[in-house]
Amino acid sequence: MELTGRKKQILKVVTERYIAAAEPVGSKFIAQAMGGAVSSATIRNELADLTELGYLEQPHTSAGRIPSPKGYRLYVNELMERKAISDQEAEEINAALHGKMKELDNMVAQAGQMVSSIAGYPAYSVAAGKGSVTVRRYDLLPVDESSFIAVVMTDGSRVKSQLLHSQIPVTPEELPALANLLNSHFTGIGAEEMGQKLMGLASQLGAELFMPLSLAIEYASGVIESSAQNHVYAAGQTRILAQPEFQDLSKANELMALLTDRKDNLPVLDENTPMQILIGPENVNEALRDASVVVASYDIGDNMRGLIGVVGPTRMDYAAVAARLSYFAESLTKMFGKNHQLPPKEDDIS
Amino acid sequence: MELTGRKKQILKVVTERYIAAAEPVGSKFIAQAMGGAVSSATIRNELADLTELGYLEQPHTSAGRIPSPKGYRLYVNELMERKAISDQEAEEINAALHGKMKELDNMVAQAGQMVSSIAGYPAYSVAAGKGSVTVRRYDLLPVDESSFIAVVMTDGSRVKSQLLHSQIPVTPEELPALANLLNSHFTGIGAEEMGQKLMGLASQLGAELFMPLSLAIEYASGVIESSAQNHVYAAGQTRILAQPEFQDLSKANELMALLTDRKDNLPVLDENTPMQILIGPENVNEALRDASVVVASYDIGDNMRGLIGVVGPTRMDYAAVAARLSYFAESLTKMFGKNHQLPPKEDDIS
DNA sequence: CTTTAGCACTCCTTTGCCTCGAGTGCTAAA
DNA sequence: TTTAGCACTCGAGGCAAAGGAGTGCTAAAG
Repeated sequence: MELTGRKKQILKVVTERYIAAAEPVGSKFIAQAMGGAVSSATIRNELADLTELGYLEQPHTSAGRIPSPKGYRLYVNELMERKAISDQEAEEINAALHGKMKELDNMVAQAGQMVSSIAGYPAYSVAAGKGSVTVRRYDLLPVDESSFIAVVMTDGSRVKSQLLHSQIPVTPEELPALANLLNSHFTGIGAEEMGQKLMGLASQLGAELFMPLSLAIEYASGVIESSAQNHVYAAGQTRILAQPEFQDLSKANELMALLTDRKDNLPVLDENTPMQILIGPENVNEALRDASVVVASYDIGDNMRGLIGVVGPTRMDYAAVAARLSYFAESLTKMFGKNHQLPPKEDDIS
Repeated sequence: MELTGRKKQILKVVTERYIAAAEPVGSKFIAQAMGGAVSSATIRNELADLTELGYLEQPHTSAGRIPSPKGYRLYVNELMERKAISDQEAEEINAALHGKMKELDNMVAQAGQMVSSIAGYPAYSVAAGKGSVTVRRYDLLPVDESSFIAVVMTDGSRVKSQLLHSQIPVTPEELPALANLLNSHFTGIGAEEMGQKLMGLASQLGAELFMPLSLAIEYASGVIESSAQNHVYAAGQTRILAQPEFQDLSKANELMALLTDRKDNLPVLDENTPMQILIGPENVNEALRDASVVVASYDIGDNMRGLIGVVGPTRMDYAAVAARLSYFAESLTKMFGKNHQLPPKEDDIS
């Protein structure tokens, strides 16, 4: 059953007022906010309907109304004005983005920090590979008779390297052969398969080759495993403590724990969805039942995408957060589209 | 003026009781805890003295006593029993340490997490170079006509690498020459000096060499700068919320902010000091005035040292935390002493 | 000189009670 | 369908009383 226009308008007023003031909204205020066209008594009738329909809630009998999750959902879907951000805000975001960003990990972490400060709520940030990661290329560089550097390039052109120490000496002459072996047999496959192939080679190779080979493969497995498990960065966690709904320590505690110790449980976004808003109980995670999350994705290129989420009370300013977050995500996509690793120095992100 | 033995004993009882129960300690309890040898009235006289001397405080007239920072200090310096940790605890710590640890950054972060769970308080962890970091060696690996991989090894045998894209094509033949140039002129120096030398070469080199060279140097500068700024990892921040002294949101907020957003301000340790305890106002940092920090260092080798700190209320269990933390730090030092990058698989850490 | 029993006193905490006010829901009339 | 009117509900805040833990002081005992 579709709500009447007036009911929707009332719901909108209630929601926006409650978002702004964090206090239950009474009929008198609503009547006034709607221009005094109808009396507060009329509003009360409408409020009773809206409450019965589940869009509003009453903290107690003699209090005003606050939106229920269902009410917020309707607000977000239909009532909220998808306001574009102001020029000034855009300017701020651009300025922040033009600050130097270095490695990918670093950028992802920094993006989270920026969003947190832009949105005024805690934020989290992940870079996720769209598929599984494999090694595309190996290089081995001689260091001394027992050490060499392994350089591993994975899908997405990310390069990792480490100094490895072999118990058995490795001559610089052997390294190219080893690298060949690695490049011909150990590219494009997963970590387990690597282990199996390595086992298969154990009998065919002498220890003086097998030892450094297994070191390199152990390292490579570690690299692809650690890039498979997406590191989640969180920032601005303490901002929730400023929200009146989290003055209650136990609630704040749960959320803080999620945002610091159990970051992996933060909601992710279906692929191909640019942005999603999860309101209160729509969240699967227990700790988020009294909170809302706005999460957006951006393209990093190289088959990777980034995810940025904002966590706040259900009474979050959805319109503002959604506008800023989506602008930010779009800016990031543009930035990565232009050049792979470095931010543009010019001013023409728009 | 040196305290009498009995006064010290009383201070010890008060401190330990307060640490355990988080409630002011009364004269009756103390008399009982001391075996009933003296009456509570006698204790009251002693308490009045200790209060006047500044070792104890009274939240209000009719409450028991709690230790002042000065009292804690005396307790930590003289009264606390430096108990060795139990075999079971040692076992737990060893078990945790034998879990797989991968890269250095990762290890440092993990160490912080372990300590937090061992101590039951938030913890932080840093790896600090003892001097400034410089590049020791460069390698350049061809990828395609406009891209190559730069591999940079710094003091401490840490290896970093990244794919670089040059606007101007670079032929694979040019790379060894470039690498030579880098290795002969751009090792062992700081980032600013690199910049200057690069400027000096600008006129002597053609653009087809200068372009990739400057890319590599920009990257190298970034590497040494980012290893100079020590990344601080924090874990278990939410544990402070369980402490009764931080039920007050505003205090908790300050500390949380320090432990999440301003981690760089956490106290560090003078070189050559194995462990330090900072009690309440002994902390320079405002946010730590009502908290205490126990911080210990360990040797990573390669001219690096690690730092691990535990943050808790002034009413922290100093004896337990200090014992566990120092055992942990010593274990780490031993672990790194044995082999540079990987934890021992054997069981003979002891 | 030190220790101790006794006791008045202080001050926090809890509890109950009261009032106040915001806001509702219902009724009856417009 | 809207509105004025009104009784009613319920939380917030203030206040006083009761309860209790613990002190500080005094005077006597060791």
